Amino acid sequence: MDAQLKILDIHEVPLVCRACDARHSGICSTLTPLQLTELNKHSQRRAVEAGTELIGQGQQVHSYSNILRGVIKLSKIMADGRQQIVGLQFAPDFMGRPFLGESLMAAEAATDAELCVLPRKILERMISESSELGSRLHNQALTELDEARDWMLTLGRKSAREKVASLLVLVAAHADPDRLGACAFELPLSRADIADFLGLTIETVSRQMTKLRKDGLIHIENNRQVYVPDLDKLAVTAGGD
Amino acid sequence: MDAQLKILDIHEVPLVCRACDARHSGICSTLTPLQLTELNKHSQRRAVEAGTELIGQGQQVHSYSNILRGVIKLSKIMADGRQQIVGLQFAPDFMGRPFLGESLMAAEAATDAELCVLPRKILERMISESSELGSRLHNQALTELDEARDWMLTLGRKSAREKVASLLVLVAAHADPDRLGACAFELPLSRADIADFLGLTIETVSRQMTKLRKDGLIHIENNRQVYVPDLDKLAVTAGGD
DNA sequence: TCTCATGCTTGATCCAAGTCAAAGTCGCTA
DNA sequence: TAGCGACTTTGACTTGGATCAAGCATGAGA
Repeated sequence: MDAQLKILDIHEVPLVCRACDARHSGICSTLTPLQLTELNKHSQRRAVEAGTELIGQGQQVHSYSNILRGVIKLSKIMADGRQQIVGLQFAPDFMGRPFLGESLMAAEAATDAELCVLPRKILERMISESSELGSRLHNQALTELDEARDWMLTLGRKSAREKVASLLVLVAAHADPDRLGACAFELPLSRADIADFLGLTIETVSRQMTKLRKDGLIHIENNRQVYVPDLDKLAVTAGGD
Repeated sequence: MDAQLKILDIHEVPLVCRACDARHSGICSTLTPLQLTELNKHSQRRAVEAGTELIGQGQQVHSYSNILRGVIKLSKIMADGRQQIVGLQFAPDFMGRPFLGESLMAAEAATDAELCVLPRKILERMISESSELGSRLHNQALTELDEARDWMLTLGRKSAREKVASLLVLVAAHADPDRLGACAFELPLSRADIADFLGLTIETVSRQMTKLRKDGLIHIENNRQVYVPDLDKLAVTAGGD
C-alpha cells in the first residue's frame, strides 16, 4: 500500500475527504494530502434514519464521525430509565470523545442524518501526527464545554417557560446563525426529546409551547415547523443574557 | 535575557515550576527545561482567602492558573441575580479557558487557596510550541466536559435528595479518591454554594442534609465536617450508576 | 373507509420544592 | 459575657411542574 501511495502525484491526491466532499468544514481541512489519502481508504459515508442508535452508553468506541447532515442527540440514562439529553450535535460537528475506549453516553440520530465515519485507530494516530488536527479538536471540546455549562444554567435555574424558549433560541441559532429579527426553522426534536433535553415532562413542554404561541412569540405548524417573528423577544423570555 | 538563559547549565535549570514546586502535578511536567525557565520569570504564587473573586463573568482574561491548594468554584449569573455553579476545580487542576479573551463565567475561591499564576500570552505561546502541553490541556478539557455532562443529568433528572447525595459523593471522590467504604472529609462549600451547584434553595439543601443524617447515611459536625460510614450506600441514594 | 398506532394537547389533581418567617448556633469583638 | 452578624435549621404555607387520565390529530395499513 505504501507503494501505491508513493506513485500518486501530489496533485492527483483528492484534497478533501472523499466521503465527506468539498463543502464539508469538519476536521478534514487540517489534514495533509497524504493523511487524506490514508483516511480515504478507511472512511465511509453512512446515511441513517431518525431514531437510529449510533452507539449505546457503556459500549466500546470503534469510530468517530463527521456529521454531514442532520442532528445527533447525546443522552445519558439512569438505571431506572430517567433520561437526560446532554448535548445536540449539528452538522458539520465532529462527533466522538477522543482517547476513551468506552462511551459515557448514547448517541442517536434525532433526524435523518448522514455521517462520514472514521475508524478510531486511524484518527487517533492522525491526531498524534498532526498538531493542527489536535488543536482543532481541542477547540471543539472547549466549545462543547462552554455549551454544556450554559445549559447547566438553563437546567438548574430557569423556569419551564424559559427553558422552552431557550431551546427554541438554540435551534434557531443553528438553523440560521446570523438572523436577528424573524426566522423560521424545523424543530429537529420531538416533544419527548425536548422534555429530555430540558429536564421536564412532555406535558409541561406542550403547555409552555401553547403559552408561547398564545403570547404571539412563536407560530407552529404540523408540530415541527416553527416561525419566530422576533427572535430578540424570544431570547429575552429565555432569560436575557 | 537570552544571554542569561544560555549560560545556565542544563542541570542547574530548575526542573519544576519554581512557583508550583515539585509535588505539583499540573501542566509543568510537560514543559522542557527552557520553557520552565521562561515560565519561571513570569509565573507567581498567589494565596487567596475564601470568597476572593479571581475573575468576573465577562471580564478580560489575563492569566491562567494551576491550583495548588483549595477549591475554586466557577459560576454563571443571570441578569436578575439567579446563580448556577457550573464547575468545581480542585488541586492540582489547571484553571482557565484557553483561546478566549473574555471569561464566560466568574471564578471564586470557595476555600482558602493557593495558585500558580501564569500570564496568558506566555502560556498560549507555550501551547503552540509544545504539542504535549496542548494534548494535556485537551485531555483536561475532555474530562471537564465529561464532568459537566454528568452534572447535567444530576441537574435535570434527580430529586433534591439524590442531588445532595451526589454532591457529597463528588466531594468525597476528590478528598479520598480510592476509598470505597467509610470516609471523612471537610465540605469546601457553604450551604448557599451547595444550593447554587445543585439548582436548589438553601432551605431544601438543609432539609435534605438533615434527612440523610437521620437516615444514618452521613454524620456532620460543625456544618462542614462530614463522615460517611458507607460511601457505596450513599452513591446508591445519589442515583446508582 | 375504518381502525389502529403514534405523537401531541388539554384538564384535574397532587406533591416536591420554593417562599416567607422565626429561631437556633457559632465565633468575634467590645 | 453580652451583643452582634453570618450561617444554618426548622416550621407553616404556597406553587410550579409532575402525574394521571382523557381527548385530538395525522398517517399507515387492512
